Amino acid sequence: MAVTIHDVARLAGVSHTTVSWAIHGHPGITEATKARVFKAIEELDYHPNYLARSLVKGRTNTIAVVASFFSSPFEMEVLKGIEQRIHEEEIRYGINLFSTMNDSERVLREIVNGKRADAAILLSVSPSAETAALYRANGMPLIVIDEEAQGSKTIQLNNRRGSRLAAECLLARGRKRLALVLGTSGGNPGLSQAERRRGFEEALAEAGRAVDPSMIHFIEDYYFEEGQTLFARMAESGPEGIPDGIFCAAGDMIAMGIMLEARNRGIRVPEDLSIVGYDDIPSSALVSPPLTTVRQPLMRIGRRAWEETVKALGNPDGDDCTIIYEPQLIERGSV
Amino acid sequence: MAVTIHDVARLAGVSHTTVSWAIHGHPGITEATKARVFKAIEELDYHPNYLARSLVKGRTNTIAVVASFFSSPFEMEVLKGIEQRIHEEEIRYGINLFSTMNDSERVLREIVNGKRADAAILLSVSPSAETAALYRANGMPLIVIDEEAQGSKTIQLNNRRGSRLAAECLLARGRKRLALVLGTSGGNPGLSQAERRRGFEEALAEAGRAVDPSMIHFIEDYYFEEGQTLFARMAESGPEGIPDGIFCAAGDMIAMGIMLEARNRGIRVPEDLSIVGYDDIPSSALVSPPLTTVRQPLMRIGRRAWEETVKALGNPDGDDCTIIYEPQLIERGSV
DNA sequence: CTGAAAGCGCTTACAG
DNA sequence: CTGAAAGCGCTTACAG
Repeated sequence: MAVTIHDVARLAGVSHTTVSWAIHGHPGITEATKARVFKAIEELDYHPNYLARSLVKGRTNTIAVVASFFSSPFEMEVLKGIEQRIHEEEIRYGINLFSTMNDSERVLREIVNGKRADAAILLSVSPSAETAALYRANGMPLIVIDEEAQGSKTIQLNNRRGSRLAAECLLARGRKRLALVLGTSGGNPGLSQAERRRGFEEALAEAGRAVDPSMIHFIEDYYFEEGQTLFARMAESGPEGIPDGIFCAAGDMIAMGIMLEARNRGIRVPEDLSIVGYDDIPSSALVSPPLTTVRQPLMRIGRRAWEETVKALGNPDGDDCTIIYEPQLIERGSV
Repeated sequence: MAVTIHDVARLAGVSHTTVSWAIHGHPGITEATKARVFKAIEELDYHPNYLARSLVKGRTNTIAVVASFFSSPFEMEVLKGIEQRIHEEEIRYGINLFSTMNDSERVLREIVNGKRADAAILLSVSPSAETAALYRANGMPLIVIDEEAQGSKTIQLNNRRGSRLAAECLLARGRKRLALVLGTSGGNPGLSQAERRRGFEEALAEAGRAVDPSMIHFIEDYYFEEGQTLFARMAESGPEGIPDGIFCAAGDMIAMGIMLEARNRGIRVPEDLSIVGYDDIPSSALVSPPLTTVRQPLMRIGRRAWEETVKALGNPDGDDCTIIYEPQLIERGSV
């Protein structure tokens, strides 16, 4: 059905080897022959089969991007950065999305073992030490964003610092009953959320305050509605349970849900309740009141991830390194 | 380096054929042999090479998702729907992202010709008639969302209707100087934007009003900031140029940019200016004032796209059909 | 019940 | 300057 290299060879009156040489600019093919080959290629609209080519070259020109789920603005922004940067490249690379749900190890091994990509970029997904070693053994670069990974390149966002900034901001406003909202990914909290918790606790401790465990809440899906439900729960646990300051380390989307539900219940932001989010998604500046939040340079991180990938592709034995990006507190009206 | 079927065969003391049979549950392999094979597979941590398997089977278990650029909430929502639905499937399918920038034909042909996927879902990308025919000839299903495509399955969003709803809403508010903001994708407006324009013009015509050509504006990148810049331009073209009603068919993100810039310039929404957006992204309900907009069931469309893909994969000669989803006007405070 | 052989569509040393 | 041959790692009729 599809036209193969043999069809081209037949039409051009050469061997398929010559066709391959011509395509790859191998020196020592007459201009005349080349012309005949290209004419045949044109005529038949021939395109090399990507699978066959990849199989023999051991290279797919594809890069795997792995996340628990591609639903939050976090993944989308980083993805955008990767995509943007890839397009500046000469060689065309494809992006292969893998969502791990709650079985990241299986997916990660499937990618290396099945040779499904030339490299993998993980978003908030942490490979086990064995899996990282497996990638290394197979010469497949692994770039880990926002998680820990022994024996891989890592791009960290200083979550602890971001969280401290948020907590300090709430404390500076004289907030007493502080709540913390954390996200989970595929069941467990993950490094970034753990670090944010730590930063929060440290900031409180330095201010001579302890964290009330009943004021730490968890969400799962990063949906806006979860924030609403969560705040409803807080509010209904009696006046004692209602915080006057919330740091929503689970992100702006959830923070907005919380804010809407608070407004619906007649609780004024920021008079009665200060809210700080995380991520600074585009709409954070637009909600009412505009959301104070911690901004991370996600697009830049996506771009950087690609650059590190290219470096690693060119030099498989390159050193592992950790790149840390600093967050920034964006103060707006919600505190 | 990597372990192949031959390594397994050697260790299990059988031929590689038998290993393959065992893996695929071919009838007529002794339980004992099977056990030996699986033990060897386990021991070596063998995983079939995806490329080799795909090459010989002529099937990649991968689906291409094509868009001009994966940057707007539109693509993200649809993608989310596809991803969600795929995960309910028994067979594991991978998602391969292709951004076409402004050369969609080249990318589309590369996908079929290079056999890079089993099927393709296009988001607001329109294949030429020849390309659609090429897909058909290669037995590769093509599902086109929000664009026209002769000879392919099509999932349409009734853009004309949505636009009418928006225009009628503005007219009902007694707005006189109506502006229309349209998006473009890769240079040209695309079907959806054209349809929105048409719906807008029709609604105005029915109200005995003509559209002022100088009040039709275009944006390109769907970035928030473009909305700001655009409104600044409108405002600076003199009082005559400032509209009292804007239908931002280019989406909520741009509408929000417009709204922010209007606010910055002391123009009150909705008192001085009514704004209607398109898409109903999560934050639209949260901005101040909350944005009136046209909602499209994007996640559902993503899910449906996958369902149609599966159907087409099972029955390559299935009829082409057009599925139309109706939009819904969500009235909020911005009009 | 199991193995030898051909083939998927390509690339690339190796001869001539 | 060009072709015959081997091989990438699999699957699957076909024999035995």
